Amino acid sequence: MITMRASQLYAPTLREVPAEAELVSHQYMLRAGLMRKSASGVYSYLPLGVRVLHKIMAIIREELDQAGAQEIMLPIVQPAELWQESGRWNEYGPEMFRLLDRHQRQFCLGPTHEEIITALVRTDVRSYKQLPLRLYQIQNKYRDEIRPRFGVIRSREFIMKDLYSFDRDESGAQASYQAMYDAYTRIFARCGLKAHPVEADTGAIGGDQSHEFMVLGDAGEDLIVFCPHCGYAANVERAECVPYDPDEESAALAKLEKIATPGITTVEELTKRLQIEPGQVIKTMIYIADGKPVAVLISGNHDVNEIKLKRALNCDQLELADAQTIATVTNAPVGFAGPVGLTIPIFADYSVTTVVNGVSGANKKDYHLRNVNINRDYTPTQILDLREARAGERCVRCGQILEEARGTEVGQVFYLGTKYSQPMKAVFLDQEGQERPFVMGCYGIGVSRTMAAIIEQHHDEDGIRWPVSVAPYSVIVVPISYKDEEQRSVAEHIYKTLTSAGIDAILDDRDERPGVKFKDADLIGYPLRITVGPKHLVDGNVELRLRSSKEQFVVPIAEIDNQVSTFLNRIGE
RNA sequence: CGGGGCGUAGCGCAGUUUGGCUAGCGCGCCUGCCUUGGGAGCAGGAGGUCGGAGGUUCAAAUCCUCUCGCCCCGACCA
Repeated sequence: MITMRASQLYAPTLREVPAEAELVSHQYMLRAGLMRKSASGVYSYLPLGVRVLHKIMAIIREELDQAGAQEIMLPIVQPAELWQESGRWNEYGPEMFRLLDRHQRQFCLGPTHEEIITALVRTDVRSYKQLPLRLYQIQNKYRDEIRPRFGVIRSREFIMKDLYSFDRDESGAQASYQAMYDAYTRIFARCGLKAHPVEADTGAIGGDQSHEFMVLGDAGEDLIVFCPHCGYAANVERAECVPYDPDEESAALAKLEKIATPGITTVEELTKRLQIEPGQVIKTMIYIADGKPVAVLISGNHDVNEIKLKRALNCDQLELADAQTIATVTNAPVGFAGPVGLTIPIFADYSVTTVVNGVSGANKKDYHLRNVNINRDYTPTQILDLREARAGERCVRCGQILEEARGTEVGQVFYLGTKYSQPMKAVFLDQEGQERPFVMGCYGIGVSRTMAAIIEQHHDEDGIRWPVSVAPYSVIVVPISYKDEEQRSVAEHIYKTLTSAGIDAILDDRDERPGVKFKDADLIGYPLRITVGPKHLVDGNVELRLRSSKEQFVVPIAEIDNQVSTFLNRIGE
């Protein structure tokens, strides 16, 4: 039987908050002795942290195995050739950790594993009869983040579960996608997390369809919009915006006039000076798309969503134009661009279509134009959805008003299609003997990040309040004084009874004052605490305390294992 | 990469402006006594290349130059 005593446990708790940690989860992970930092964005896990990780991973394995998946292990050190084949060796940029071996051959530390697994499967899977195939791995991944932060939530080395599905056709791949979506819902629920699926952009992974599982909270790095009416939810990177309704009571078009606005280059200054609403301003941004300048129009109260823009322009490289280019294209310094008279392609967001008698730059230093009107004074090349969605917009599905929230992404599912199988020539023979590329999907869960997210959702001022399912130990037995012979023997008895009943228990056998033991137990966050002390021992009882609610119950020693099981079941639901 | 801040004992910090004796405080750690229902008390003790390198000076944690690391905000990103 495995036993654990607090006197032997390597769990150095800290009384004070380390200066480096801002987020509660980060602070508690350090204070409770779950982990220590080794470098910026790189952490060592201590025994308690490892136990939590193992529990999370066990839940993941159970659910994925249940969903017909099989676990494999893939290399972390990956050869450059595979990444060159998929085209991502260049696409990935400085975020990829790259290294050379002694023969000057190029490798990287895998930021993800699509290439390696596609290469693996293409050599061994030749027939539709071997499909569908769902393979996963739980391993360290590496991304050289510009700025690691929030402890393990944005780190450079992190533990991730990745699953890849290979299907013979689209409907098979959709079934895999749905199976994973459902498995994720169960996994996060079992971890005690409220995770909301939202529609997402596919980013560097690529593909056609994606959902992110978001844990809501102010600490979240992502912004999502959702519709309380119909349930639509999406990352703002992805969220669609509806065209504007034509304004019924639109004012008569006034005469275009040039106005002097010396030194005024921002929407904010402009609205202040002219006493107008930001919505009246036609903001004109010059971008460089694959080397060519384009103008983007959007109303002054919105921001451009560059992901949408990139998609609309169908370009690889997109960046805001430099001052020199802007001067060349608009004949004016930065801050005075406007659509009137521009000769480069103009892409307008829906939001400018209803701006009547608007204000824009005059393409001349220190001048703006008043009473600018679409189709009279300028004609966009294309009018489409280019803005970042925000609270207050109308839902694309049902037209109700959207709300917004912040969230941390703990998992994401992607429908990849043939994005990797095609260029990497990963093919099988179908029933007709035709060679076809696998239709793929990939599905990630940030395991280490999930641990932090659980703490974000389950803590109080005293420490962590682990859900039973992922707690490092379910129960801690705390004798008030371990030196006291009676207390010690009762505590030992209870501890042995629990462990032999298969309950995860730890005994605090340290020669510490009770306060110290209580504080540590609260900080580490064991769901149940059994206190063995003189107060109740005289009546043959001990005290049982729930960490999350702080409720206490006096329980006869003889019933302890039943009581513990009952309480664990109750709070474990 | 831009802006801001920090690096002095395991953790939290003072000392740096205005150079000066053996570099301090709280917590933690070790020994002993005492104590035991929410981070006790007393006594004794260990622990420091003051991030690193170079320079100025009779003298550097303190001034100068370079450098490394860390944190926060922004840009970027699963």
